[in-house]
Amino acid sequence: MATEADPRPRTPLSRERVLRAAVALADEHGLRALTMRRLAEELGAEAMSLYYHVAKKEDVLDGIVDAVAEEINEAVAGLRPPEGWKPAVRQRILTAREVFLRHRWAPGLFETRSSTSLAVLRYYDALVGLMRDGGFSYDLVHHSLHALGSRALGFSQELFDPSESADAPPDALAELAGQLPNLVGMLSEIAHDDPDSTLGWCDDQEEFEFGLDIILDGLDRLRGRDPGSVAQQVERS
Amino acid sequence: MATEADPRPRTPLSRERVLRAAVALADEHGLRALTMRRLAEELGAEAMSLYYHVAKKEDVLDGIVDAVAEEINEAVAGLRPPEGWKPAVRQRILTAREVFLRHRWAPGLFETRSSTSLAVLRYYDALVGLMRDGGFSYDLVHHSLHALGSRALGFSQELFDPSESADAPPDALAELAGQLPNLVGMLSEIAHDDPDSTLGWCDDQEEFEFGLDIILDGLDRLRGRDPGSVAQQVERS
DNA sequence: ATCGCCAGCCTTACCTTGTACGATCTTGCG
DNA sequence: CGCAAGATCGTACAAGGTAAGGCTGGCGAT
Repeated sequence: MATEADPRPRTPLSRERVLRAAVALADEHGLRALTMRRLAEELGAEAMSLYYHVAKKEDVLDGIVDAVAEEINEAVAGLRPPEGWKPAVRQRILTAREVFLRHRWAPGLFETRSSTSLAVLRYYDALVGLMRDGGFSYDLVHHSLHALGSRALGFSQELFDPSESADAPPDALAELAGQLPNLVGMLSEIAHDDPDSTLGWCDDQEEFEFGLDIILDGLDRLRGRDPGSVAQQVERS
Repeated sequence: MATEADPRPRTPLSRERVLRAAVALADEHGLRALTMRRLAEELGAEAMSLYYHVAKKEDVLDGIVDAVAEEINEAVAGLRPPEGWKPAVRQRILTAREVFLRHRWAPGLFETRSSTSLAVLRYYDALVGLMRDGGFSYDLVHHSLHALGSRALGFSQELFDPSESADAPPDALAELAGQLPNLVGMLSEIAHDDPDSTLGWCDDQEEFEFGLDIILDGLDRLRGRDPGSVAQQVERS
């Protein structure tokens, strides 16, 4: 009886399996769909069974954040870092970014976590090491991490997504032009070259790299200065 | 009977009043506490009464985002902009930031909104105008907005808050040193000067300005030397 | 073999929160 | 005064997190 053809292979649950299923569920149907009941269903179990392996839902969320961070660390581990701190950091960050592109829900979730996962800390640790080797003082590295913000991990939250106005009624757009002359001017001029990206006219990847490079270049200029007066040097540039 | 001393003055509800109460509630008890029932209670009404003035809870959230943006616009309207695009933009952003410091819940909420409020667009419009006057092409302004990200509005989401490890058991910290040599090295060296800020050793304001200035400086360097540029000889700082 | 134990899973049930639906109250106006 | 529109409320349901405790099958000790 134990060896009959069972549609449910009855693989035992485990924290690992739960978290893996949670990531898959979020990937496929969004964070919204990640409920304890749905997750259990996906695993062929009942909701309360999950609580033997995770403490609460927050624990699941912490867990999948950690899982993504681990995925980043794996991706980053296989890199052959180029010469120079800047290309090395850049490569690392863009590699991390690829992982976030596979898990669109992750940026938003990362930002809500209060305690940083160990895997994330390991990622940062390596980044600090890279910059240290590049001649940064600890102080400047510290400032740099703040300056990069979420970009250090490979994403930047976009607050400003004007793609909506693209498909607005044309007369309403004309009405807006009165209130938002500069914005409408900008948008209409930019709108010339949008051959691709049906979602919006902004190439996210390009914009990300643009912002990243500005920061990296700025940091490069500050590198190797005396740590006490870093802030002042920026301001008087 | 209508003129008796009523503990409930029975001020009629209105969208305005609901949103104002919602902001106050979030300010005082956090976004968590902002439930329809609690909000109604705060207004001396029942939950379902709110639905005559707002469509749904999402509408309330959109509304308070808009209210905060309006508050920013008011704060910014009273500014006397200094000479030069950079000081002007800097002042504007730091003024907006003060509003966010009064509404700690706002950054997280702004990031979850899909459609941008009109008030936010007005804020951006003025910012675009400022940069345009400073000699930026529309194209560069566009890139700049992406590069600034949430910093354009006055906040930056901090993913990396190591303040937790400060009050960790000392032996656990020593154990971490093995796994995170660079990070621990950085933290221990930085920890020398933290006279204030009991919450963490990072001066948020200082770090924000540091990152902001790096970006502004970087943009300044790009200003006036891009392909399709039209008129950029306006003024040189 | 039998018995007890307990890890792993499930059933039930409770509480919170958003909100649909319709009743009720209020108010300006004819 | 009466009434229709406007405003508020009461009831109820669904979704979701999770507390408390029950069932079970396999394993070690007797």
